[in-house]
Amino acid sequence: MEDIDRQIVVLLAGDGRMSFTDLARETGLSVSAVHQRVRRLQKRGVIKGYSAVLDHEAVGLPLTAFVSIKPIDPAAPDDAPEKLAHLDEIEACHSVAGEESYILKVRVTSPGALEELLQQIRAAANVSTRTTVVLSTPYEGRPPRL
Amino acid sequence: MEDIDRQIVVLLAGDGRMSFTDLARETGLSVSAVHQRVRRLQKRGVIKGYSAVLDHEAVGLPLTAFVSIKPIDPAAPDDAPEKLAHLDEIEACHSVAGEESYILKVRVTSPGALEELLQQIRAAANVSTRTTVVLSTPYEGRPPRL
DNA sequence: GCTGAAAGGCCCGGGCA
DNA sequence: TGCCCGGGCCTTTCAGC
Repeated sequence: MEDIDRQIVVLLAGDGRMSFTDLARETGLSVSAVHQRVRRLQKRGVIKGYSAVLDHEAVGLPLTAFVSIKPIDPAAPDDAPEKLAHLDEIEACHSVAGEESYILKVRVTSPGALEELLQQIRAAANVSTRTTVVLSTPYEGRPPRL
Repeated sequence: MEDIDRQIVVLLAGDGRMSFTDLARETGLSVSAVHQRVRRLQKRGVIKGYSAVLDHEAVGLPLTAFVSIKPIDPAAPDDAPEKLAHLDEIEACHSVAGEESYILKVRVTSPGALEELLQQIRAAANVSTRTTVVLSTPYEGRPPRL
């Protein structure tokens, strides 16, 4: 991937609804050339999709937390991601190096809902949990530099 | 915010480029009614923006890590987010409860780049760091349920 | 707040350099 | 590849209810 593709990717990471016309102006290419490149980037999977960026407080999910999980039985097969996928409060699941096996990012309506969610996580995946509550988020989802 | 707004928000969180025509079909409203609602949701800040979802491996940032930071001098004013904002490798910064003060999510090209970034973080914000490397990401950025 | 229509702009093919 | 062009769809606005 070379320079103009990088530029397109960064622009769309910053504004996912930027029009092809604006993209063309920014890159110095014609509209159809940009169009072609974006299609290729999507087809190759470099751009996996588009998403609205939400204000989680405004949509009623003001409490964010990171939940690190560790299997109770280290010998059991590790399919925690599948077993937890049905819980919509889990926004992301990362397999990590270190003492714990996964870090989950969760969003809930209230401390009570967090408590309930943690119980569901422990029961569904047979894990212990360690939770870090987010107090505020100075920034999030910044576009990369490339 | 009521039911149809919620529905629109979830749909756009799942596909940020969904057309107003499709949105209208899904919600059962007319195109202009949907358009009006989306504009209002944006104006109110419920929808903060739109973003392309990238394959970070494909764009050349295959290494993700969580970096927890703690001030060296607990008495010093805590302006770590501002002092770190210039580092583009930092995708997100969360202030958290617990032993550490912030959790950063970073994306870099290589272990070497991570090492260098950690030095920059420690130097820029006068903090100690604890790093958890991400091995794989089963899922990320899932839309909420609402 | 919703509807419907109308104008303008944008998307997105095909064809050619 | 990148550019030009044309048809069709989408966006956006504006009365009218």
